[in-house]
Amino acid sequence: MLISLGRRVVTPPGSRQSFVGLRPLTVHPATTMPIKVLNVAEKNDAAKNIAALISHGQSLRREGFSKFNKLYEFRCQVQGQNCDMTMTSVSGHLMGLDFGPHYRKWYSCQPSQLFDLPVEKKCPDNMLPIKRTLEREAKKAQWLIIWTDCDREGENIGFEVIDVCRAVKPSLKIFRATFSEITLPSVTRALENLGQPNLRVSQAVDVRQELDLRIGAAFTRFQTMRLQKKFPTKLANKLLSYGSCQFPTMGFVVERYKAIENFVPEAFWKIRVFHKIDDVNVEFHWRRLRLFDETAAQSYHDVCLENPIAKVEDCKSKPKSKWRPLPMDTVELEKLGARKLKLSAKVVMQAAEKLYTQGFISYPRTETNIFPKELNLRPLVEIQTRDQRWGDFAGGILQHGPNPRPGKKSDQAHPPIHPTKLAANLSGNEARVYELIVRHFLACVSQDALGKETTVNIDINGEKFIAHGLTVVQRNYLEIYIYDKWSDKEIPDYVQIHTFEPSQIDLTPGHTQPPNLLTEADLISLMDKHGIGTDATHAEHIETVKSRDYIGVQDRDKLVPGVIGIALCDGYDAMGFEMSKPNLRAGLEADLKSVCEGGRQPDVVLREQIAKYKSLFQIAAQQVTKIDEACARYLNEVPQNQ
DNA sequence: GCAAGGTC
Repeated sequence: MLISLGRRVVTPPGSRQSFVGLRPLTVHPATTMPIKVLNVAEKNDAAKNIAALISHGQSLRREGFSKFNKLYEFRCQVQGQNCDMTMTSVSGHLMGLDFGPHYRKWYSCQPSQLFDLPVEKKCPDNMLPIKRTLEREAKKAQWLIIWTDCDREGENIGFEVIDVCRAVKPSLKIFRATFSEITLPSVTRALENLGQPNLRVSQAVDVRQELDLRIGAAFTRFQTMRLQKKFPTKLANKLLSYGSCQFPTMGFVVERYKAIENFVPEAFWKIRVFHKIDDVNVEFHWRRLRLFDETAAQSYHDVCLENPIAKVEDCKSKPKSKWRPLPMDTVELEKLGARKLKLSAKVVMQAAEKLYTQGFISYPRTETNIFPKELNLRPLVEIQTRDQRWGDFAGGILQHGPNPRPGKKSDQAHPPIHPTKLAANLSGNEARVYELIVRHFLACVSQDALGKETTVNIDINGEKFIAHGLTVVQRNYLEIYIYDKWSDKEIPDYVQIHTFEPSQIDLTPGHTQPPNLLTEADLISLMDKHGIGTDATHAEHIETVKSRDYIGVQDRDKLVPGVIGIALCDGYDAMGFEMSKPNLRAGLEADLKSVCEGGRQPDVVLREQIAKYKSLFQIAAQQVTKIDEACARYLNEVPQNQ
């Protein structure tokens, strides 16, 4: 019974202490049969790199049933035990959720039944080869270590793997590796501190999946079938989907568009004073800023012109700093990518994912913008001293020590995004995103830029005006952070000037401006603020609403609603529901968080949410003519009677 | 022909 001897050495599932406590009592590891361990990561790249790190490049590659998911074999010690390790992977979720085959047909049932009909979790055909590999390997294994990403979905994927493996090998001992970057220290630490997978976190994902499916399918079929029938010339072949993320995404664009349409400009007047001195034209701003009463503004202007001599009241200089950026989280990466690299959020995240799996950067999906105390930043900066582009700058940082500003957000899982390895052979978008991440990292651990701001206050016959100048003294982080601009604004020295005659005193009319149309970066900020989608999906939801013609792009990067998008928003608004507002999704998100933390029971949350949407659905079905009417208005077409 | 979330 060699196997059982080996097993006796193995501790029961669970605590770290048990390993420490039992180890001295066991047989010497060298005399023990190696334990067979199956390790499963979330994707092939991760499996390959984790295996390479643990085995110090000595792993052997084998084929599995899936040609994309290889097996990597090596021997190593885990908790003082000799282990024969097999490392393989899934490709994201192994299972999909759907209604039974009969109800997948659109006309098979009333859409309202989709709130109650049974759903099933099934391995889709394209994932079957991966499942077969797992089953074959699990039969041979004694331990299963889950190496999926350490986030909510990763925990759920972990349980999909566990369920498949346990079904063929009930005696498997299960462990969870916790890590947030694929580097030797991080992976080694994970192996030395194996824990248990978190069932609650996984259950929260099950709740989300089921709700998204039921609600999405019910409303999508309902509104698509209704409107195709009512507007056959314009919508006959249109898919009019509803989703808990896509609708609010569209809603933000509609809301901004309407705010602009309904904007009523207001006229104002302001006095501007110019002083031309030594080729510099200094503009002084009115301390009253602007007045909405023309007569009043006119009379102040007259007062100035009565005695148009400016008395310099003071000319003061004080230090001014421009703050270095905060440590980078995912949303910041997406926004910087859109604004500074002109890449869509989708492209930025694809590149970042690739950089992560190759070990160049830490996990790119993080909500944390404060570096944890345990993370030693010095070696990370040292690595970058070898790069031609910013090596000297990195060297400079080491002299006064890395010095990040603390942000305010932490997901307690992953540190801010930072480089972990020197760039090598990168090209295209990966190279550009890597550069952005390194420059941002070095900037955020360096020093604020320092300048000197000069303010000059003047008085013209009782009216006060002010002008500002700026001299940049030390560029500091700006040396490396080419994405921020801060430039000198010249202003002459007014200390010696007591009075002067302005070259111009204008009364300038103006009017208040509407807000701007949203850009993709603005939209991502709003989605993030309201908890719509995840870091990984913001970009995809934007793509979806574009492809449904719910929104479109104008002037290269301005988002505007399409007629059908605005009509759907208006239709549901007329019923008094906030389908296109973020509140519904935000409520669910709060419940899911509570499930993860153990506050609420997953089945209770699921029942409540289904009931809530079912009653909304019933009202929508009763008042569906309100949607017809809104569509008729925007499509300029009379709804058909049958 | 539906969702959102993984990943390719």
